[in-house]
Amino acid sequence: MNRKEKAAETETALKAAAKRLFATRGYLNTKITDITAEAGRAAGSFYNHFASKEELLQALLADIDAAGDERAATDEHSPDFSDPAAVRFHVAGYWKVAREHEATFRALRQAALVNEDFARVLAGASAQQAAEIADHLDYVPNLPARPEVSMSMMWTLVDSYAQVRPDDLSDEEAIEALTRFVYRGLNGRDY
Amino acid sequence: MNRKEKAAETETALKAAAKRLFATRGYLNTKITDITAEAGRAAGSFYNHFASKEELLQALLADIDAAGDERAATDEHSPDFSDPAAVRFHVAGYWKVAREHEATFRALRQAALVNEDFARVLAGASAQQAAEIADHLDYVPNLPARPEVSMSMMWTLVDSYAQVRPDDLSDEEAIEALTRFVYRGLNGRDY
DNA sequence: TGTACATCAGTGAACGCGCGTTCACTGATGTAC
DNA sequence: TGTACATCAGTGAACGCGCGTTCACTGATGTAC
Repeated sequence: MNRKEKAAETETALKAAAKRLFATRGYLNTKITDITAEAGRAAGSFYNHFASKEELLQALLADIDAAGDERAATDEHSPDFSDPAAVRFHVAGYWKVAREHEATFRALRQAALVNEDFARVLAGASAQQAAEIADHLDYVPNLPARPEVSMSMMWTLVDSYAQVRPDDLSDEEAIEALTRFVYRGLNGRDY
Repeated sequence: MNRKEKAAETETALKAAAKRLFATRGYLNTKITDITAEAGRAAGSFYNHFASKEELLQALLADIDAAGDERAATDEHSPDFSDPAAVRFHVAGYWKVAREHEATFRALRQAALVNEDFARVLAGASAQQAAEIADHLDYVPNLPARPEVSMSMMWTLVDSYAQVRPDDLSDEEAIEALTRFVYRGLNGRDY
């Protein structure tokens, strides 16, 4: 194994260890020496790869972005939220991303509590999310409130429920329940 | 001013200062010396009243409980969630409590991230909340999902939205929007 | 292919900062007589 | 009512723990000739 490979392996090990610890005990409760111990490395090794715990988290976020860009090259989808399938498509997409990167998102939310920059990252991501599909509500004739408010209720619910995620609930059941609740909430009728 | 009065005044000042700081910079970002400084007292004074920041938070929670017990002696209300007024009653009640004690609840959620005990307090409170009105869904013939899941989606939405609380939104508008969204979500029809 | 030196990833003990917590002290209030 | 002592709330400098961060060192990999 040459040097670059070895360094890359350690960096990967540190990120993986951090993710595991962030998932179990949370970002704020995880010390840098916890991460290096979990990764089976010495404390000092951390700083060969990251200047701080914040920077490690940013690296994890960058990984998500990279994965997200691949996903973006996905199929067309209907923007018509009066169509249950369109609602389901978006709910399912959001749910899956949230689950897949659960540990990192949870870490980000915790970091945002004590760090201005991460708070901005988080706010920016939600805003973008909402903006991207703002027009999807144009198809719904009977919204429960102003479009912006309707949209924010929808995302608040899906996002928060993905965080809580009662563990006796399969992904399928959760997606179905959220889709139905949201569809009804937006449209004022069942499908 | 006698001794007891003076001590009580200092304790009140510390709690008020803590609430202000928890609201602006958050529980985790607030140091004990920040609290004493904000209250215009010396650092050591804190420990005449509270053994730790956690204990101060518990005192704030106890204050809420005391206020809540008064409120509990409130009017009868309908348990029928197929009636919009019943949904509105509960949404409004929850919203108002959440707003009134916003700083303390926010502090509690932050404390729960790093402290097992507070995590339990928080979990217990939600569970109780849900249990108290579990039967209200018996009146709804066409729930979007299993009753427990329907209930948790409802509370997740109201609770999270109270946390986010877009600031261009009046209490009235928020309560109305949530009531309508939740009513539709549960019942599958508008009112 | 072999030798000598350079570079780099990783190590872990030690350092030091920040902050919670203590404690000897002050001055005011309360109590005893 | 006055005096002498006790008690208590509050003070703030100092202490010390925990943890992030550094850095001299090691051994392995890379490079030059």
